[in-house]
Amino acid sequence: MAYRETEKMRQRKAEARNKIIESTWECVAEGGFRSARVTRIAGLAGVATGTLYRHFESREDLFAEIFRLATQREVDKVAEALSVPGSAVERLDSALRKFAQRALKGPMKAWALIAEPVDPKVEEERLVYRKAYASLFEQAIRDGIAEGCLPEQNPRLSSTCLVGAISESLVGPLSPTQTAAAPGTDNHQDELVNAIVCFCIRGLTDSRS
Amino acid sequence: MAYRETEKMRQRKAEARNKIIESTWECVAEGGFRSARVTRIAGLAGVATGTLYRHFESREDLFAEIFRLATQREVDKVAEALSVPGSAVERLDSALRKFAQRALKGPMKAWALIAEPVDPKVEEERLVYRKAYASLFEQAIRDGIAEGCLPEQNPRLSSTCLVGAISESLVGPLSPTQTAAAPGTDNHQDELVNAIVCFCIRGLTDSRS
DNA sequence: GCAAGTAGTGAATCATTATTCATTCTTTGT
DNA sequence: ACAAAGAATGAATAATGATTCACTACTTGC
Repeated sequence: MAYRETEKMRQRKAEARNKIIESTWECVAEGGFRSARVTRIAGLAGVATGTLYRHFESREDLFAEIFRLATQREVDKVAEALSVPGSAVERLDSALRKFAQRALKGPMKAWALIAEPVDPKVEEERLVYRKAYASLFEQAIRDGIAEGCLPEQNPRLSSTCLVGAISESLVGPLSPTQTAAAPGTDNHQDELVNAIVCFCIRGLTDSRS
Repeated sequence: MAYRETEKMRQRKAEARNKIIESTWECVAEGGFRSARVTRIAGLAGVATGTLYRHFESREDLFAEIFRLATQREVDKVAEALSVPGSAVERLDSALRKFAQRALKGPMKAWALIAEPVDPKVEEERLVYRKAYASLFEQAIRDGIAEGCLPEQNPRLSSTCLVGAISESLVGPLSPTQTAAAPGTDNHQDELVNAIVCFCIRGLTDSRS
């Protein structure tokens, strides 16, 4: 007997894997998924194209993984914003704000996650991601109804509407052409975020009904 | 001198063009843009693949054209719903309802128009289409503010939120896998439409502020 | 029916990249 | 140092479908 996988090797492989993930993310942040070429990714990671396939089943799988990771970060941030003390409405307000602000800070990444046309496997991940957001919001809405600070409503539907409203409002500002043309001032962005959050909160809270 | 294009020929060509448009739409209604093959489209239209290229610059251009046409119909319907007499809120309510109902009646078509990942040229058309909706809603919101039945707000942003909320709520129910699994009863759909419209109208009308 | 021009054809081509795999290079335990 | 096993390589391949284009079949006006 001879070669047996050792800790050192395991680490080295993990490192390579991370490098690949990193360079993929770099490519995506540059021009989205569609324009990220495996050759470029491998090149950036300092490995041969073939090596990439020792770590990931396929380009699509690699992308799905990247998507999952990036997404997890975002969802965690929103979850965090929702888990501070305060009324449900306050918590929702801060979570929506967080979502929008983060998106505007990394427009290309946000566009890739929210709106870029992607391959089926990645699209699947996107649905998961949107559901994750919706679930978070949904729970907060339920809390709000229980607390009495939100009127009776279908929490699932309302949360989906939140995700849609905020995503759509950001697509314009995020889309690559738009971004290139008009970077947008901080002030402008704050205003945008305010208006979006305003609409969303109103959508949930109407004091009639 | 000899051959000169005549009315008869012009008509015949127009007919062929229409046939191509029709069969493209048929393919799209079946499985979206991505899976629509030019060979199949040509076959259905009863022409050779090459002929298709005498009528359209490229597959993408053909798709963009189809998209534009389909979109125009939808936008017109919503415009119609907005142009009846009544308060702005009533008119918006009926327009949102129309939008949702039409989408649920032709799920695959709606999915292709609203959410399917598409090529750049088509995506461009999609932005135009969304803007068209947003503009319609925007005007109605302005009217509402003037009438006093809606509070002060950023009409452009609010209208974008409307489009987003309604699109997103429909994506789940529309996506091909979902549709195949659960056709959804008429009753269920009515409920869905109600909840969406409810959220949207609340988003616009909150009686505080 | 003929000449001049246009429309239609569809098999062959092309372009694009992801993926493979025969080969070379490393690691490991003895 | 050696044999056994795995890891890395990257040029060659493969697959996919849109697009082309040399050719045939029409139309037209005389």
